[in-house]
Amino acid sequence: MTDPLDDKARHMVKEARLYCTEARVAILKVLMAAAGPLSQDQISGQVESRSLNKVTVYRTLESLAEAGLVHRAFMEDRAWHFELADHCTEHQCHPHFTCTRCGVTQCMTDISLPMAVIPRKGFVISRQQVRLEGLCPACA
Amino acid sequence: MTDPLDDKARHMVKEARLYCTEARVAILKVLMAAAGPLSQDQISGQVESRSLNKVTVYRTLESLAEAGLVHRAFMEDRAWHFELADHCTEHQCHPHFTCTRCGVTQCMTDISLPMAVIPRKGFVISRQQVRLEGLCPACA
DNA sequence: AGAAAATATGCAACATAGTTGCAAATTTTG
DNA sequence: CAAAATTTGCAACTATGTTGCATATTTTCT
Repeated sequence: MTDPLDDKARHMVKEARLYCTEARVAILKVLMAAAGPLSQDQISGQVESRSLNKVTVYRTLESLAEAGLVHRAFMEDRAWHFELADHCTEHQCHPHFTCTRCGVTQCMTDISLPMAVIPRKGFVISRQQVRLEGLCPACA
Repeated sequence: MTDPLDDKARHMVKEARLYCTEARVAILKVLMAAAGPLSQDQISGQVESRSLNKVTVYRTLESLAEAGLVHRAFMEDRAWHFELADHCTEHQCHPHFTCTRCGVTQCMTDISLPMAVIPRKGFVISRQQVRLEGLCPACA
């Protein structure tokens, strides 16, 4: 029971002043171990303990997103994909790369683009999201 | 019947070597007149002539997208939004700006970001999509 | 610790966006 | 104009979420 991932997840939940429930901890652990954004379905499938009701998963993700621990990443798919808000600056999350052949999406935490500038009066940009498409090394 | 929009739409369909059907022409006309990406529902609502079945709208949009006349811009509110593929370079479409207060999304045809460069071997980027969030002049 | 208050969970039923198979209608080709 | 190719509409279906509400869990208070 001294799983470091577990401890970290619990700590994050406490910090955010949320009830420290099994669902929140379990879902954060899954997201911490993930290589890219995951859908509700994928998350459910990877939760270790007992299985969580899908409604619970959705509501948990929502609360974690509201608390700023998790982000909804934008995807081509019809399903929402979530990821830790780690590595995000206030204004920009890392870009996501989707391989058009194998369909896998990865987080590009090692690149960041300059923030766009809108040459028109009055716009306030608070966030910028970038999606890249192409071929990954395995498919190229 | 010498509606210039109509003529242009017909021309585009012919150029793409698609059957010149009422649905394709009508939908292209709606998209040509649109200020931003539209959902299937919005498109249906704006088609003049008789109303089109939603399946037809989806299938028409799909064929237009396949022919490269139209793009799926992004998902919002769980629905795909489509727009003309106008003003897109081969590698990058214009960014989209969504106001987090009024919810309106606009096309930023006057900005373009430099293409991202992935500092890892083997990735081939073919397309880059940018989404901006913030406040529009009316809401700021 | 134990009770009360606050919050989260699960179930069943519902909502929405999009898809599929197939017969009928439209468009193009010869 | 007839035949071939393609599109359309209908009904039924799938996938992805959402809502209301009773029950269970977590936190707070004493």
